[in-house]
Amino acid sequence: MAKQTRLSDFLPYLLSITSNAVSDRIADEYRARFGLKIPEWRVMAVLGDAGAATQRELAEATRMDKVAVNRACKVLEERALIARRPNARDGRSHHLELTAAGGAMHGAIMPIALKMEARLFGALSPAERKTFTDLLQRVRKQAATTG
Amino acid sequence: MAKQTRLSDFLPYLLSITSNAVSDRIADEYRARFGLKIPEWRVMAVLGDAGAATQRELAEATRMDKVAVNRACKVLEERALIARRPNARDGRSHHLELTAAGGAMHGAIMPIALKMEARLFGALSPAERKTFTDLLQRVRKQAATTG
DNA sequence: GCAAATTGGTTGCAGCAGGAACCAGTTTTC
DNA sequence: GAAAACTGGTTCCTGCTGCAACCAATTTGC
Repeated sequence: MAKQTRLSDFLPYLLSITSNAVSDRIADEYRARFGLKIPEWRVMAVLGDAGAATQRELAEATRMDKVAVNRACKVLEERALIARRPNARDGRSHHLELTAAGGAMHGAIMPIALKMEARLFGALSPAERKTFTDLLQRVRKQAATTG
Repeated sequence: MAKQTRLSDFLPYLLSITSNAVSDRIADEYRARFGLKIPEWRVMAVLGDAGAATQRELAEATRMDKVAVNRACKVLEERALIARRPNARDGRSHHLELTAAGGAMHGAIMPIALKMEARLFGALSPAERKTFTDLLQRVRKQAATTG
């Protein structure tokens, strides 16, 4: 068998450029429609789905750096899309949650996010999408544990 | 059917964090072993596989910004891993190619790159890897054309 | 064959991400 | 219950990325 040496045949490379292409599309859309960056959107998605959370919990749920979470929250708070409430259990942190305006925006975003996902992965059948998800998860797990 | 609203169920999100996990691993490895960053490695991979090329061609082959290519080439040239030769056909650009040292490093890198790929995607059977590649290519194409 | 448009390459600049240091509040240890 | 270790959050700083402006060489249009 011929040795595989072309850059375009390398899976990590293909994975990277595909992910970038998809992310760029989505970032454009969120910015144009809501003025949100990806980190901000992620925070809103989690708060909209799971309710109040601390920054620590948000960092875990979004797999973002705590600095990125902090910055996203600051922006969202300034836009009055989320609000901080004191955390009775721990004076260092706050509970963050969507405001009414934030909830409304979340409601407007989700259908668009789903539609965009459907469009970007429209080349795949439902079964293929499931396969794709499964493969990605396994690769991610492997990359996370392979030290 | 239940509406899918959890961040972790979004394919673009899963794609992004998987790609980042893989890229981070690889970046660590290349830096530790060869002092190369990903853009530099990509340039070397292309030159090692396809021979001499201009920066313009490298940008196309690696799908990187021309600025990124320029910087990578500058670093590689300073390390004497690649060399510039005048382009008789076009006075603006040069032909870039691996030096002897660059070729030697390329020879050392490729087996490691393949081994790392095998390790990172070791959770997938050969057939699944083929499927994965196919799905990624289709998604990339869709993302590139969906305006 | 000259002006205008284009292209390869370079530099400058701004935005974003992540690490390290740091502060304040909390938990652990003795 | 005080000292030490730890943790959530914030700020600071550095490095990477990508766009925009720019220069020089080339191609196009007349």
